[in-house]
Amino acid sequence: MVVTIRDVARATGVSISTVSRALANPEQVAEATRVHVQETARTMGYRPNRAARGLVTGRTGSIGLVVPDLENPFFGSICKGVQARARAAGYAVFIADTDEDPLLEDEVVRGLTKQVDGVILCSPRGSDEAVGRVAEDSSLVLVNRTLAGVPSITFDNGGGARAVMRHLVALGHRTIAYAAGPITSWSNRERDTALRDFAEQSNDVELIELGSFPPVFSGGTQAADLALASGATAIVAFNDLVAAGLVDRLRHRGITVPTDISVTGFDNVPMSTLVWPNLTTVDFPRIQMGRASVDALLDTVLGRRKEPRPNLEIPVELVVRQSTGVLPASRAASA
Amino acid sequence: MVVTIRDVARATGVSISTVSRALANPEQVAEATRVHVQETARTMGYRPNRAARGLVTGRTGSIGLVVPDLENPFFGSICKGVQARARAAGYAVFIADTDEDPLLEDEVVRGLTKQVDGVILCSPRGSDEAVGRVAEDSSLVLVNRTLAGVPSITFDNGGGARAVMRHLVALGHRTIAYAAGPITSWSNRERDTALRDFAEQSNDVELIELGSFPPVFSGGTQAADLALASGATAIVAFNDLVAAGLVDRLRHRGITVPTDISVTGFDNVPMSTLVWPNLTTVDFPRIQMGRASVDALLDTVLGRRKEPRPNLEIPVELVVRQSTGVLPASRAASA
DNA sequence: CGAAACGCTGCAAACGTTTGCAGACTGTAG
DNA sequence: CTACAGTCTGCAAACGTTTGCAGCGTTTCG
Repeated sequence: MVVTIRDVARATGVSISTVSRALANPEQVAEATRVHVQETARTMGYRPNRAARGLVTGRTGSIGLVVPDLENPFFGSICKGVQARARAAGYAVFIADTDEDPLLEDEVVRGLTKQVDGVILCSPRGSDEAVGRVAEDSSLVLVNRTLAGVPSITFDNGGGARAVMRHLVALGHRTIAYAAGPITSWSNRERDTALRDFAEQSNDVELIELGSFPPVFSGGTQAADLALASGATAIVAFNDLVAAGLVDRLRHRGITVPTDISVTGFDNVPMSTLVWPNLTTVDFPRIQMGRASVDALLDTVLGRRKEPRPNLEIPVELVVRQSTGVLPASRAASA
Repeated sequence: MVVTIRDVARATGVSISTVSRALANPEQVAEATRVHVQETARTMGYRPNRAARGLVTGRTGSIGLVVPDLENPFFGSICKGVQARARAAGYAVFIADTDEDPLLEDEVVRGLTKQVDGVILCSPRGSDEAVGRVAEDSSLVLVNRTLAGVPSITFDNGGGARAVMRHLVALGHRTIAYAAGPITSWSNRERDTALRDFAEQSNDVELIELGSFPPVFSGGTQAADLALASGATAIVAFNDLVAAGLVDRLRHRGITVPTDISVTGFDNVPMSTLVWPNLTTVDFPRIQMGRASVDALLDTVLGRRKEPRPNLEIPVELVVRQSTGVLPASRAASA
């Protein structure tokens, strides 16, 4: 019922070796045989058994993708990019969701490594040691995180943070609060550092760091009151969800964005144009990152690249919308 | 470097058959041997080669999941549920994104069937014929769609639509518009039919059907003006994204939701609590659906169920938030 | 005490494919 | 006509695992 290479061989009257070659290495068989075999294979509906092929070649023809939370559209986009590029290269994609759990992550990755040619590990929550150990015995590409000796792809968080600061300063803001994300988040550290450095270097800008909030809507709700009390005229949120929470809470407090206070996010998730006012944010080209990570993985898997490939940083872009505005004269005076 | 069953056999001093059995069918080997083998295998870091196993058993230990758009959080949630349940059952998940393209869908599914034990086809865009052909020669479970003879899981769209109508009618609304989704969408047809039936059966309610809009934010923008012109006092949107677009456009036109007009969505995607006012919508338990679809697939794959399993309908729940309100007295009079 | 039954283990075949090697054939040159 | 190169094809081994079958030792029962 399921057609194997033998059936094709019998139907065409050649050996299975010839069939195999006609399909996988067409240039090794004579023109006539080749077309005959290919034709027959097609009409018979032959599909090579990947398990059998994998057994002898040692390649599985698939890659693994590990993300912390599939429900988060940020990772959904990356998946989309990965999936598209992988298919174009003839690879299938195994997916795994770690539920933001470092232990589960480790287990999942180890289970996956044996059945794939390489793994893309996205925003890993595990320790450097754990990630490093995995990298030792499997092809690994890190996304949204760096680790010495392991190829990785990151967004230019620092550049994004600086662009936000430049934008706010240009609008007249001098007292700016940062509603930070999880301290375990590599992205948060990158952004935080860049913001602080920027403030230090331009000596009339004050950055108020507001501690750490969960990177979700309610995190913004929490941060809003603190931000308000701090006297800042602009709030940089760790991401768009926090920014949305901020805006919502501020509205309840009777504060209007951007008239009274400006708010920015990070990521440019689709919802950032749904909240009112539409969020000024930093766009992270996530699909592109997904594609790039597959390319990087294939580089190492296929040995296309000799020298160890360090980190690739993907540029990001400030998207100015309605949640940021010029500093009201009254506040400027009082500052 | 990679440890095989042979290495474990040599290390423990038993044959490979015994190792295989000790790990896969523990009850077939003696207690002492079993613990010895299991212990050694663990310390050596042995992981069975799935390709080899698959070759002899005919099972791959993985399932395929095909969705129209990974970026859409609706499908992201389903993926999450599928992935979690599949892992719990010892299966890995191949994922494929069809970009909403029926042709790509067909190709992708066919390519997948050979390397998995079964496929979960989510919101398929292909024709009944195309889907039916695939179902013939592979284990298939349909999600969000029914097809004679193929096991499927759907949400109770009709029940959700009726709940929305009851809610609006209770608030005093008698002229209700439906901003329909894509005509190719099975869910849209289900909702539309239920809404229409409901209106017909309660003879003082008028349903105005507003044609078809893309199921995204801008679809709502388009629908808003038509809805306004129709004189409806409440608008049922095909989904939350359309509802969000509606609310946004209405605000620009100076109409307040829900004071002047009520709006509802479907799906209860995470953003529905981000837009202001928070959307009244119908919650679809997507993670649960993901899990249920794996169960259904495993039923057929493992032959756990004899009689053909028809459709399983998952109940949904109306979530009342701030986008619906009582019909203003002025409008009631004018109606 | 002998035979049967049982529990445990090992042998070896099989799964479907790729690939190194060698053989068969054709054509060309000496 | 022989030798040789070159092109194409087939043979057979190998990949790592599962599993039917048989063998072995021990126990149980008559």
